[in-house]
Amino acid sequence: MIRMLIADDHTIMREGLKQLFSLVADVQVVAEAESGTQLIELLRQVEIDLLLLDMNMPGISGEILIARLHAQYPSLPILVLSMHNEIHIAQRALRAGALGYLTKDRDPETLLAAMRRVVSGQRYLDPGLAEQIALQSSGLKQQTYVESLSDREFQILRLLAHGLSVNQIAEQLVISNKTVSTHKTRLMEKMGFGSTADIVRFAMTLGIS
Amino acid sequence: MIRMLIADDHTIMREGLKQLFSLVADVQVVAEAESGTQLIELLRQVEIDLLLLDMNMPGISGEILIARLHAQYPSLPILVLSMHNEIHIAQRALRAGALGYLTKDRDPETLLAAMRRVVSGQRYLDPGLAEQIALQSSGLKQQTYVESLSDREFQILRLLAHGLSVNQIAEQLVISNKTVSTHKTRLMEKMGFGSTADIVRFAMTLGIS
DNA sequence: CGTTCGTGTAGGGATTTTCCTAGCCGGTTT
DNA sequence: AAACCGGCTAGGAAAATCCCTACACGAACG
Repeated sequence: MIRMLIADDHTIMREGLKQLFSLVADVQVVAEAESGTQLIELLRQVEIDLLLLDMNMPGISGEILIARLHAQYPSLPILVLSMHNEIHIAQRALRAGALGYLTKDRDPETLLAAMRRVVSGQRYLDPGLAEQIALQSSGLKQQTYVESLSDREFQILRLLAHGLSVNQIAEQLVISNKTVSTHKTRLMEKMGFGSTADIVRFAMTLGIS
Repeated sequence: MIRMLIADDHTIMREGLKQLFSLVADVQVVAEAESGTQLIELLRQVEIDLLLLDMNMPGISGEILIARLHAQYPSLPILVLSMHNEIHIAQRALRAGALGYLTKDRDPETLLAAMRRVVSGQRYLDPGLAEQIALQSSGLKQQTYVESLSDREFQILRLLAHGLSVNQIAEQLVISNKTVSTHKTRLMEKMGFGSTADIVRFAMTLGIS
């Protein structure tokens, strides 16, 4: 029997999932959370075998939430169920401590399979994303690689995504605006961005911003 | 018997909904679409009483999709099921021709109730949003009012959200960059935006961009 | 040990965008 | 008719940003 907790801010999504799992004999939904803080609260009270987690939760969410949960319950398998099928997000989720990552556009059978894998302690990665990562690491694709950003560049990416201007960032970091501009140019080149709007969109899907 | 079509790009969401509706005797899901174009295609083939539509579909989506469907099938009740509980989005969806608007964080009973209302030809608006709109129209809240934008301003908002620069927009619209800048300033003031990043974020939640 | 590379830092000049101001036009009010 | 207002249009001056170039410094490399 797999005792699981569903964390998703959309009631209808949660109910739908519960209905799906009601068809499966050895899966039992023992709790639900609709915010990051509530999730943290619940985990103190119930004992579970699997956490099914949405990436976009109100309050604490995304990477930060995963990292925090993983630090506190290292042996709890976390399967991330996300809307975004972008490599960076998946990679960051996994690096933060999730054991599996699956997009919501997969079918229920795949979800079940992923759940069983994760519960048994094995990693699971969405097939489509796995392929993308494979292609990427084999060098056939070059692009949008957050890892290639230096710390300073990533820091400035975040500040830009929050809507700060080059000058505001310069002031905050106590460096020249020319320097900020240089970092911005370089990070945009590395990420393959064509406009500041791309930065904001990217950051949004990442959960920053 | 309500014959309905579910349009949502996430398989798991669709399956979950189908499971929910399987508990309801007089509701039957007769078709599913996972993209705007597929939806348009399907509507030519099947006869339905209700369209349950997600705002964020790949391909054609959001307002534009609703407007198009409504023009083609004026008597088809469209219930929009959206992740966003922002007034503007709801208002635009309704104005484009949707008969109902509900956020995904509601419970299944509410969804059912909304469906029945819409099928019977009555409008349905998410209670939380209805209240917001009431407060807003009573003048207690002023802010972020898309309606107050002129056509030109909204057009430029969209282009900005797509990542075009002020100069590019000026060139495309064959007007002075100063003019574009003026529109930008005014639309940002009207919407209460503090940076271009806000524009992009807003447009993303709206389904544009 | 010299070279190269990545990173953080800017300057100078060019370009873009803002800020403030204002004209024009069509519709409404007085 | 005169006055007014909202929406679209810019100009000139000023600020912000970009582009190209450069340099220092530490790490990796031959």
